[in-house]
Amino acid sequence: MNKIDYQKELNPEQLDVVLHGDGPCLVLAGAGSGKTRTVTYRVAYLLEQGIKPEEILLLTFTNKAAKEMLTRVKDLTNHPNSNSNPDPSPARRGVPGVRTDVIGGTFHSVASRVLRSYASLVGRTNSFTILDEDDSKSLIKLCLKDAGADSSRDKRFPSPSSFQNTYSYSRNATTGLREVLERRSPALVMMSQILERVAELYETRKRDANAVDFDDLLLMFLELLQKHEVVRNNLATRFKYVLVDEFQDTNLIQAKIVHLLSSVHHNLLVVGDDAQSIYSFRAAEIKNILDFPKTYSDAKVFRLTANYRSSPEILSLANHIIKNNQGQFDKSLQAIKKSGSLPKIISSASTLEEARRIVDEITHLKVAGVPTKEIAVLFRAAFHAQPLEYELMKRNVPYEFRGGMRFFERAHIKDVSSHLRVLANIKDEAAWLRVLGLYQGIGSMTAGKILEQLRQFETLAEAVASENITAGRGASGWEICRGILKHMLASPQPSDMIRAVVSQGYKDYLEAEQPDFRDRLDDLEQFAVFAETVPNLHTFLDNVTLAENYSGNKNDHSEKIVLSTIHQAKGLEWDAVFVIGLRDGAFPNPRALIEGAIEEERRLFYVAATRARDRLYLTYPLTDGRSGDYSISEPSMFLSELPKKIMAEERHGFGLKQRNEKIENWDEDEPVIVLNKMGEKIPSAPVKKKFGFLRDIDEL
DNA sequence: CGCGGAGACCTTTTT
DNA sequence: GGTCTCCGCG
Repeated sequence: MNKIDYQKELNPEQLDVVLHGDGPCLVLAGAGSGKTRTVTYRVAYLLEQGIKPEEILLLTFTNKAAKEMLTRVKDLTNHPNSNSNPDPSPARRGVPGVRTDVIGGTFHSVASRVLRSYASLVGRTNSFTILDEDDSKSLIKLCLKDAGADSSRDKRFPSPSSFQNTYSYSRNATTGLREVLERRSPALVMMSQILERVAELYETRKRDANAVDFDDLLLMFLELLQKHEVVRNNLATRFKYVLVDEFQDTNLIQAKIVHLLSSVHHNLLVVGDDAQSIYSFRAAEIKNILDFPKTYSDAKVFRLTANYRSSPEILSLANHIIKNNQGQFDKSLQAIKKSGSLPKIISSASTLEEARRIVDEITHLKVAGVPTKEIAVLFRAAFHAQPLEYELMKRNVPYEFRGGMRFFERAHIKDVSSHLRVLANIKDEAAWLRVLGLYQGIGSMTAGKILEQLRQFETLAEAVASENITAGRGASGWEICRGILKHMLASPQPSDMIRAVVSQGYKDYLEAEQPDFRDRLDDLEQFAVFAETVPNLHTFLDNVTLAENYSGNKNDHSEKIVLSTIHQAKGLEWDAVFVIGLRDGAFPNPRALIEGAIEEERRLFYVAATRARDRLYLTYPLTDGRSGDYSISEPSMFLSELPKKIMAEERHGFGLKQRNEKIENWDEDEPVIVLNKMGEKIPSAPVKKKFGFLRDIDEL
């Protein structure tokens, strides 16, 4: 007996997928077509058909998306076995025939859970550490130095982060490093040999530290499935249904993993939209979705083309945006909603005025009855939102920032979690360097010497018990460090370990060093509270590394507007959306232009525009105003290539804040003249003003 | 060899 | 604004 009335709750297109999504299936779904909803109902339907939750694998792009979907599934069904807890129960992990909680999450989180069980098969012990991007970079930096390719001494060599990007891309695209270097930067080809050496050193360094990076998680997961038939059969037999959301953003490794995981039952349902592919920098392979019918010759193809989210005006704009791309399926989305207002373009004199205009408009929206949490501001890069953040703070508008620095990436959180990491894995070089550097008298040299001596120990308990470690002038610092580690060893729970580090010394350190130590101590307490939900140290550390923005506080559903990068806004929607910084030189990103990825930048704009339900604002400043550069720039090419009549425009010059002028037919060739307070034309040559940062131009 | 101050330089997007 | 390097002092 079905509890859910599918006929009533779904439209015919969605219903078709939910009821007939057996075998290999491709769902081509446009923006706002109820993609997530369809997958959610499909999972609920399978459960109602008697499929057990542990027989379904749901792969999503973020852990949050999986969690949300599973919570919704739980609400929809009252299936006795339904379980929306994404955290694995360690006692049951890897035991065949016993249900575990591995049913949803990202590729990386699923990989980490599987690899903890089978680490020995890929040549690691199960106490391995997962390195985040920062850790990888710091290790790569050491390797670049070792190979004599130090970019700080010789500018011709790539920086650690640039090398990391390139290397990571080559691994995920399964292309040789040399080939990627050739494509990305011809200047580096001469050095490809030495850079290949850097890659080797990095691999060795990770192995010695018993550490794996994000790419290793995927590669080792794939290796496990390819080389170990028992594991492959075990997993593929167990997962009767595999569902993958945002399939357009998967790379070749992920596609192979999916293929092997579904190789027994062949029930693979993938959902995606080629117009929303925005992760090629991470080697996402659009061919995965385009060639799906070829790869799976018996594949059923479903299309969801109705748009339930946006007003016809917003949708029309979005369709116009994507029309400018050549390599795209021509598929205009059909609007279901009734007519609303035209998307509004707002130009401002400076980034600061742009910020002010946006906050003004947000205030209007609130008065007009739009709920605060239904307003979002989206941008290409996190730092574009800096002036806006400043303005929101100044005017006491509560906001939530997504993108940029994450909770677990904050320095004080990493300082403390590094202590837990050396406890979990004594070989963890990156964590040790961070930990040791915190103590008085220990710099990089002494830390290196201590690390050398630590290699003789297998466990932290032995190392801490030893009286023979010499630390030169850092001796007293090392003693303090030892004391803290001893305290931690006496605390079995991750949360107790965190509190031990804080109370035994880190608190004093923060108070001495940081003016905002109160906030940081609060963060650390939040961190400890978070740790209480996870019983096992490895699981805890995996969650810390693989979890995207953990927001820290519980009352997350409070009335806050959302500030987010466009990438992070994927899959979400709001009543009112501002897309800001649509300025030449900011969006499209200049680096993307160099790499010839203009179409992807345009898709990014498309994703941003299609987040809006009723109101869409596109804003740009005419000057940057940061770093003293007041030269006038053009609006984004993505704006000028659109027909003017599908948008309403508001323009603001210097000192003309109150001017609200709608321009019906804006002549593209006519240059926008920006005037200062005195009504004079602003010179286009940059005016150097060092103190100009965070100060409005018309206040100078 | 650690450390603090001064100044140069850089900032895409994410698991 | 943040991060990183350089340099002089103890």
